[in-house]
Amino acid sequence: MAADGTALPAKGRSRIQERNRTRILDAALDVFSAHGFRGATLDQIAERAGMSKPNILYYFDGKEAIHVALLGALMETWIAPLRALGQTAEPKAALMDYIHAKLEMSRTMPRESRLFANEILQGAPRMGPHLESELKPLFDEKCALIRGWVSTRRIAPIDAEHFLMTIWAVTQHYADFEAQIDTLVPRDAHWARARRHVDAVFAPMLEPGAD
Amino acid sequence: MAADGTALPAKGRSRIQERNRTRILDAALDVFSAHGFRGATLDQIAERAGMSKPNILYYFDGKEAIHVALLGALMETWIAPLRALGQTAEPKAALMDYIHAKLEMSRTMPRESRLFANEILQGAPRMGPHLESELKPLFDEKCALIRGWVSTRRIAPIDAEHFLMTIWAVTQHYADFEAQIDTLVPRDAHWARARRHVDAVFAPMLEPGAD
DNA sequence: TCTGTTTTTTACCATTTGGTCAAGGCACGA
DNA sequence: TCGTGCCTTGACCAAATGGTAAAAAACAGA
Repeated sequence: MAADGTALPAKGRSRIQERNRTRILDAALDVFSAHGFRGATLDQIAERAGMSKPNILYYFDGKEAIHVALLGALMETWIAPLRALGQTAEPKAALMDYIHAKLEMSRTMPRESRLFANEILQGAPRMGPHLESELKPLFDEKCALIRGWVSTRRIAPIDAEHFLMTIWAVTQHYADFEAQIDTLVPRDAHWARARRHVDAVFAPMLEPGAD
Repeated sequence: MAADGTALPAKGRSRIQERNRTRILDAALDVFSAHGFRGATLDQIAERAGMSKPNILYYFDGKEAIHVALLGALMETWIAPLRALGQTAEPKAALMDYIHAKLEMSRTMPRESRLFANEILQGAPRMGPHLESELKPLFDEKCALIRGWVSTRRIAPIDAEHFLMTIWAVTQHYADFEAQIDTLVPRDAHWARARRHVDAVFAPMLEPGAD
């Protein structure tokens, strides 16, 4: 067995293997994000993927392997905006770009957001290593970057760590708590309002005036 | 069977009944908040409560009834701060008090926060009615209150609905994503930092200067 | 077409889990 | 002391669920 959660050797995957693995992972994203790990069943995933359960177990070593593979595959996508933070624009614009990118991800990738939210909520039992090895260094690096901007007075004095977490909280909330939002606020122009709102929240925070 | 999720008549509960129901609900809060509804088992709840599984089913009609009873019992506690919003202080102080109360709840009641987060994340299958009948009217009322403050220039112009949701997002994030926070930021003085941070985030937003 | 390999399915299995039942304690008033 | 009614439990059950085995089917190369 290979190390990436597949029952097949990773080398030289055929067209059909690639296609079926993708279909399984997409179906699994549907089911895991909607019901959490324990709440999801292989039968649900199989049905969503249009395959039989044993066939799914032909491509993956088991339920847990699918979940781990999914988290691993999506981790990079998920943290890509943070990785890009500060690569191009000047500080204030860079942070606003990051915030917009995160909000856009909540809009276009709510399943991914909920997948990670479920995992973290329940203590990150299968993602602890990923967090430690991939997110932590990146997080520390960007916090240092932000602290640099603060110390050179390019942005207002903010707590870098908590500021980043606040960005996550606000933007991901739109995906993770969608069920609640749907019952509380009207759907029309929802995302345009959200966008204006986060601008109104974060942009003034960054102005180096109230130092 | 009674309507509140108990297998016993609600009238005239004995001392021991009250005590055991409380013990069961507390154990259930532990387990449901940590694993979600599907992830929790009656055996886990029974062990945590120090009772046998059939005994638990003597007090409640089933797993789902426990969950519903729990949500119902905690709903009022959970929305109490919102209910109190604007009852005493002037607008800006009232909102800051609310924010502080919510942050304090994340610190002292993380289990409750995660219980609700789990439920909402998975589409609020068992809480839809509660949301609609209890939270929605209160939410609308407080939004109107905030809009009034905005229109009379007592606070800065903000989107009332999204502002409240942002408060929830930021404060509850500290409880719901604790596992992630623990791996990313140092634990010492954590809550003091969080408190200073939310002050720095929200207080400037309310100053009616940038109109 | 023949042959070996990959893919898919049918039939099954073992465990977990929500829930039931009938019998056994246990407190308390008569 | 004896019932009587509330409380508790051991034994059990049926369904759901993760997973397996082996054979059938599809496919690729010669």
